[in-house]
Amino acid sequence: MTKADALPLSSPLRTRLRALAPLSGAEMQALAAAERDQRRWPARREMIAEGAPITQARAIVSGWACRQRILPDGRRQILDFLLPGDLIGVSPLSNPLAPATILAVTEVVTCALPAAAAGMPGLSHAYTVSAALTELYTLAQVTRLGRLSAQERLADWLLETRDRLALAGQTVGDNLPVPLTQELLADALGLTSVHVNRTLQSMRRDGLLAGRSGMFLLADRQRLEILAGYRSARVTADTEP
Amino acid sequence: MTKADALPLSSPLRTRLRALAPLSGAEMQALAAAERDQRRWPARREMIAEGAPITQARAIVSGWACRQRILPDGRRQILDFLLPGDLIGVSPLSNPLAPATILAVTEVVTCALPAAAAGMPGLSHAYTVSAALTELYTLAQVTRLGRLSAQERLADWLLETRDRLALAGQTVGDNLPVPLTQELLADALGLTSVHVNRTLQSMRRDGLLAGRSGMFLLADRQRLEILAGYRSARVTADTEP
DNA sequence: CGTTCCTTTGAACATAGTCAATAAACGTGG
DNA sequence: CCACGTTTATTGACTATGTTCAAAGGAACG
Repeated sequence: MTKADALPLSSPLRTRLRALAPLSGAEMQALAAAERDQRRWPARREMIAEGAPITQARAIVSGWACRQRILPDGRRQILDFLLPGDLIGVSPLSNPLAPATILAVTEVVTCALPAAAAGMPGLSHAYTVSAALTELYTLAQVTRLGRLSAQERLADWLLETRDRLALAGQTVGDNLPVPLTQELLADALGLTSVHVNRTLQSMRRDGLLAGRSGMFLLADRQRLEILAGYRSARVTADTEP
Repeated sequence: MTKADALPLSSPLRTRLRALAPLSGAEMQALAAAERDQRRWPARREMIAEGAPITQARAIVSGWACRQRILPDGRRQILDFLLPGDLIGVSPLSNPLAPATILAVTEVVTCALPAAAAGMPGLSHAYTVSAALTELYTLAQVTRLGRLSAQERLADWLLETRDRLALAGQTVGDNLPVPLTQELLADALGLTSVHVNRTLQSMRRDGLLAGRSGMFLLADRQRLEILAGYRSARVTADTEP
């Protein structure tokens, strides 16, 4: 054990940003320092309201959140999930408004994000790559909802989520922690919770996956990839993902 | 009539960008000059391939294009349409890759886009606002596909498209030019062309809209807005849209 | 332990898809 | 301007995927 208040040597945020762009020692230091400025959100708490001004850029240290929209009659669409290491509220606009509500799914800890200052080109690049990845994931979500069957949606989402968790060092092999209820999964995939339940069962029967909400195991990743037509995200022609 | 090669006093591109951010005379001049650098694409021509490097930023002068993804088995999802005045290939990344194929729907004319240089803060701001709007439209597309019925999807899409066309001065009242086949509409809305056909018919019967592909008339915009739960996009807390 | 939330199951139903055929519109060359 | 070929729109009958409603088990938690 090191000192009581020492930061761990790595964190999802630093692991992820280092995977998106090469970071200098000073940049890693700045991140580690910013991570000390934490804020806790209980599960189910609204972190940002749709349409509200975005005041500061932060990152997820631990826990899952989601971006969602509620229709006038109460239907909900979850746009995407925010995982450890993901960024929140990074915008090039001067007075940006939140395009969607952000809701803590589990207990969430966020931290401050160092400003992409002049001396830190790596950080700035990492933020840009992160935003571009988010856009890719959103486009994948459009395709998922528009053209995939329930089984394909689940396969595709699990594969994408595995990749995203892996970027932040949150996976062990093909095991992924997924702290979601079937209802949350349903609202993200444009289905009902009843149908998610039945679809998961049939996928387990088919040997495609094992485990349940909480912790999934992609038992046959290759078959899942073929089923969903999955390809992992690539944002730039540089060497990084 | 003015000189044969004189540019028209306004254009969809300049109308739209001026609506997104205040532009100086010099900026309007730069736009008008760039618009002379045109390129024509016949209908159905692939303008950019998914995954290909993006080489230059351009804008749509006239015609409609779409961004689409094709699944391994041939299914297609249209992510969004690119309308006159929309920007293409604007990215903060150094070596960006196209996240989707861009296909000319009708004959399309594009033009060069002035670099957002130091002396042109308005242009740079307009590009940023444009990108933020695109993100909003993509999130709206997710909600549309995930949680709306066929009729709601059509209503919502028509209202959004009306707003977008109006930004570029392409509407006359609630009439909007829509040069799409029902199959294209279906691939954008996650439906089949047969179902789009039947849904349009029922909406005409209900007095919600009139006209057909080519030119639609939103006969009862208020009822359409209630039906779809529609709200127009707002990106910043500043006065602009 | 009791309450609450979550998962699971069944039966009936609805929305949208599939397949196939016809009609209408459009573009082209003569 | 008209005939022809092609694309697009329309229609019908049937099917399938996913939804709704309701209820019963389980698991988690104070």
